[in-house]
Amino acid sequence: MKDSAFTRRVLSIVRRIPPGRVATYGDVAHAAGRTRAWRAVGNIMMNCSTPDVPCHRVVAAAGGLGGYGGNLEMKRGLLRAEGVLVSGSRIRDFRERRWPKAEKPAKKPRRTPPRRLT
DNA sequence: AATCTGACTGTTG
DNA sequence: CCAACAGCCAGAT
Repeated sequence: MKDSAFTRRVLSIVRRIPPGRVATYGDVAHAAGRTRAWRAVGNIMMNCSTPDVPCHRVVAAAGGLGGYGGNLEMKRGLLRAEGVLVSGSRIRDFRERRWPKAEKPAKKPRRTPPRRLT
């Protein structure tokens, strides 16, 4: 299976993630050139046909591990072995471990319309 | 070419 | 803190 430009880019970025550090799908997508392609990033990771790519270092920005083809425990173990504190299905120091760095808060218009309640 | 899915994200309640 | 809804992109079928 050939990888498209985007896929290739994502894989390259994930491979550049230093050990002991984790990157979110959003960060990877952003680095790949597409700020809103985190969905596609996860999709590519799902392939995981590249042993050179530490997919286990890619986690969800929500603080969860995300997924690993069904072997979440393996991913958890790998992250833990790298020094990442994982509590259950949540990373404790995920925020400090984030790579490349923290983001800056920015105001943005709310997407979902205020659905009135009663 | 069209449709669906997916390891997601962010906000609202 | 947890649950639900809406939105987004790319790949796969």
